[in-house]
Amino acid sequence: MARAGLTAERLTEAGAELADEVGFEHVTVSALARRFDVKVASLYSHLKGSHDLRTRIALLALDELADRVADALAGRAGRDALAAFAHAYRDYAREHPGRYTAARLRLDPEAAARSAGVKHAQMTRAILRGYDLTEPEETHAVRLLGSVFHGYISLEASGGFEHTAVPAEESWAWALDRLDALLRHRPTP
Amino acid sequence: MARAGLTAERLTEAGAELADEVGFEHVTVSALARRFDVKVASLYSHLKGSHDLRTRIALLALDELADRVADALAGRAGRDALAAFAHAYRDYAREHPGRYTAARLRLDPEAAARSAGVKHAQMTRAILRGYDLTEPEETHAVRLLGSVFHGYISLEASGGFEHTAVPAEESWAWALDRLDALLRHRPTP
DNA sequence: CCTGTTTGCCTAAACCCCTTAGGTGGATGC
DNA sequence: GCATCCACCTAAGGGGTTTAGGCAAACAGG
Repeated sequence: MARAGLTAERLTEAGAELADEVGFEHVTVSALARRFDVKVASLYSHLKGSHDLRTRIALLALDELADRVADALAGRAGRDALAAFAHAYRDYAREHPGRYTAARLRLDPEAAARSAGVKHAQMTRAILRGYDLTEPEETHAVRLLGSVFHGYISLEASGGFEHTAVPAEESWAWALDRLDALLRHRPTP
Repeated sequence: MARAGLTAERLTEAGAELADEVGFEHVTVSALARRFDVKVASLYSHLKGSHDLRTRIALLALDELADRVADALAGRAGRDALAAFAHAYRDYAREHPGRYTAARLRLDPEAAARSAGVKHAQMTRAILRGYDLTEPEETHAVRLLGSVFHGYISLEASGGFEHTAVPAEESWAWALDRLDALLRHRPTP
């Protein structure tokens, strides 16, 4: 009986690929076992179960996304940084829809603690440093940027922009432009 | 053998309640049958299956949400209309998290056609009439508003705002204020 | 009233996914 | 070369989904 050489890491990676192919919600311990030509029970020596698998995929996706964003941000500031951040996010979501969905999984506190979530928040704040905001405005802005990016990607992915002729690309560029302006100018009283 | 008086409508309504209680992803034909004290197979005379059930709940949620927004919008314009729209959306999501998730389900084209989705888009455009934008800017703005609202609600629901002391309420008000300003002022060249 | 039809709910059965308990044999270490 | 370990296996129980076919309550026409 040849050994398949399973490890938690290989299973997680394969699970992430599976997610991109069939959708995160269809990632299943059984499907993963089939992919390795192994019996389902065999995976339980490496994973605690399906919840564990999903969590691991989410952590992988958060890490990958954080790396990409960090690369994109290197050496940029202000509007350039904003655009680089936004594009890194959107590109990742388009290339890896399953992983992106996984990254949005609600994690239990321990998983959240060892996730790259904190790094994401820090990077968003780093962008805003170019716009000199003071608290609590900086937090408001972090939340607004997160909402726009996630909301746009999510609506685009669920087909919400398909019934209008205007290319999604153009609306994205327009939104970034207006967000930059919004952050640059002090509120008008 | 007493009859339970099942209909597709009652099942859909009960499914929506179930979604709010246990989360849309845990709505199951079996759980619904238990709720009516009836065998699972009995539901198949009223529903085509679990996919059909989920779709019906999504359509119900879209209808309810459209009604609420229409009420909120009545007699308002400009910034008032924007705020009313935003609050109607967010309140619905907080009162009915399961239904709100259902409303975001990707519908097949036929279901989408008979959904209230079109009405939602029309109402968003109605708000923007107070800001006199021309195409394609109006479409860009529709998409931006949709992204912010959906993104904010979604991040808030998944706990993304819980690790900072600033109340989510305040950031929401701030975002609406800045969006209003963004829409009122012509882009600076 | 009562008989024939409709229809609402049931049993039975097949199939897929998740999870745990306990076994076996190939790889590894002394 | 023997003991140990661990990677993968079989077995079994518990859900959820879906279809096929049956029975009896509700209903309609004569």
